[in-house]
Amino acid sequence: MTGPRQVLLQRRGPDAVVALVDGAPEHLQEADLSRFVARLEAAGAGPRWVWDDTTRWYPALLAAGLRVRRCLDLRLVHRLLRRSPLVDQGLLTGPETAAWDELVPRSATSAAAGSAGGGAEGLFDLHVHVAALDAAAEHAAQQAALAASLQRGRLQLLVAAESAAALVAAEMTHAGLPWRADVHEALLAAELGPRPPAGEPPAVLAALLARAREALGAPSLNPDSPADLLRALRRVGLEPPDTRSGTLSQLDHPAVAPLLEHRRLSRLHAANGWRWLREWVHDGRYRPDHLPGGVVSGRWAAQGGGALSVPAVLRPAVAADEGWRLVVADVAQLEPRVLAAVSGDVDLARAAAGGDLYQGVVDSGAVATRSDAKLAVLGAMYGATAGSGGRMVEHLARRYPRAVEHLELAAAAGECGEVVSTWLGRGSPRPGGAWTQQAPDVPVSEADLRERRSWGRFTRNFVVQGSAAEWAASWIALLREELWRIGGAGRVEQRPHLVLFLHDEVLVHTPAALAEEVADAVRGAAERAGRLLYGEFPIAFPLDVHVGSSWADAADDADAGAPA
DNA sequence: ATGATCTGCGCC
DNA sequence: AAAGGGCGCAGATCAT
Repeated sequence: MTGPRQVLLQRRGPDAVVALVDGAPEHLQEADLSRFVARLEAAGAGPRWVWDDTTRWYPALLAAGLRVRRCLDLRLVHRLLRRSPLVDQGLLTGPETAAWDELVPRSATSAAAGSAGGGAEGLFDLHVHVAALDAAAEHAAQQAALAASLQRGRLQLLVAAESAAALVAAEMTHAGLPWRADVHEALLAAELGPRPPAGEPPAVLAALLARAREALGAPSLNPDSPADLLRALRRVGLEPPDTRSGTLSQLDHPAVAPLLEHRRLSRLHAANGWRWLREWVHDGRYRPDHLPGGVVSGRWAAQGGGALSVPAVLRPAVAADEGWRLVVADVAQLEPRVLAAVSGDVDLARAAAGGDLYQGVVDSGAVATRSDAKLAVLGAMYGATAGSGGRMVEHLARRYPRAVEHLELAAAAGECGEVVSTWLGRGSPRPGGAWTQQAPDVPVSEADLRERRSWGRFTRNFVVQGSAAEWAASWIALLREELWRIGGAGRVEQRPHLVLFLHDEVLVHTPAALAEEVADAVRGAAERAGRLLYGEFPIAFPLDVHVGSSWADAADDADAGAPA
């Protein structure tokens, strides 16, 4: 019993939907949509749902208890293809191209946090606008552009991974990240003292501020104002170039300690304090918007409460439900491994084979210590040119010429204003600076030269960061399939499901009995992702996998910060 | 008042 | 002696 292979959904006004079922139109009411989707999803492998934008279709289906197996997200694919150097842009452009360029995802959080009565976003939302976009025509143009590409295999992988990522993102917002408000409050109390009355600073902050003011003889000092703080420091004979923590910590003065502690705790209070908890955590879940492809490199972005920078000190509050576990997995040294693969550097791949790439670089004789290896590899990927990082890069280049040359070429292309591409064909944006317009014989100003170099560092990093992002997207796409297979029955949130994705790390919330199976699935998906993208190239993606009750149980600072 | 930009810092 | 890539967010400051 097999169903249709592909169903394209198109809105036609406020309540009407047209479904092209393998090309044959069926007319539906919006209210009948979930039944329609459920019926076709149950037939065989389920169709590929083709729609303008996952954020405009999938949340309602999830709310109705459904889950779809695969989709094609025309908005995300449009953005990919529009920028890819592997695509003939002429095949892609049409009368609605600009409208597709401007289509933005629908936000769950800004709608929810908006004013009473639905908020401006709801009224402003472009149902009309989106209904006017011709999804079938866009789909046809995209398929034609893909078919004509000399690298269509890679682009099709990228399109599939990006669309699957859109499903994962919607499911993560739907299920929410499990968050224990009581644990969070206890952590806040331990750091900041009891919750202060509204509008007042926590007692610990007030005391630290008083100590800093006293030590500087500046009774009205506002430590949040860099200018004010610099003035106060100058009055006691200190001349730091800026007021960053690292700079202040070099100073020898009794005000420094309370200032730094105040800075750390006031940030915790402002970014993730009681107000954050009240705004973002409801019924034990934190539900930010996840935005696949939200960063030009293809990394995800997130909106609402700073989901991608949950401070380490609060991670104990991210805790599994009773009878459930969190499976936390991160890839060891993802970006240098991806660099080895995309540059075809078998020596760097060999250095990675032992599990610790940095140690492998040391064992190859390129550098003396693990921390030198880290400096060298990160320096090469970020574009360090001077100091210890730059010197280490020279050592790296002698031992791993292919990997380093790959980066140098990306940087050189960027400095010339050219587009670079990830492994699967995501293109970098074009630079906008004045330097791109200059005739070759015009002398280059110092400022323009700095800008060129800066753009070169961006394109250098783009090929690694972006290729790593598409590996990671493939990883979670494959993992999503595995988790569904493991789960047995029930809705997405009743089975093992992804709750957070952080560039090279995933959190899966799972019934305790399935946790070990989930851990295996996470490893298996990483292995399959490596083969899917890099074939037989001998690079592995080893994971640190922890099963625990909270995110903090997985804490592993083996690689945190610069080793001494 | 409102919005853009800067500084600083959390995360990768 | 550090330095370098990507984000989001808060608060201060500047511009309108």
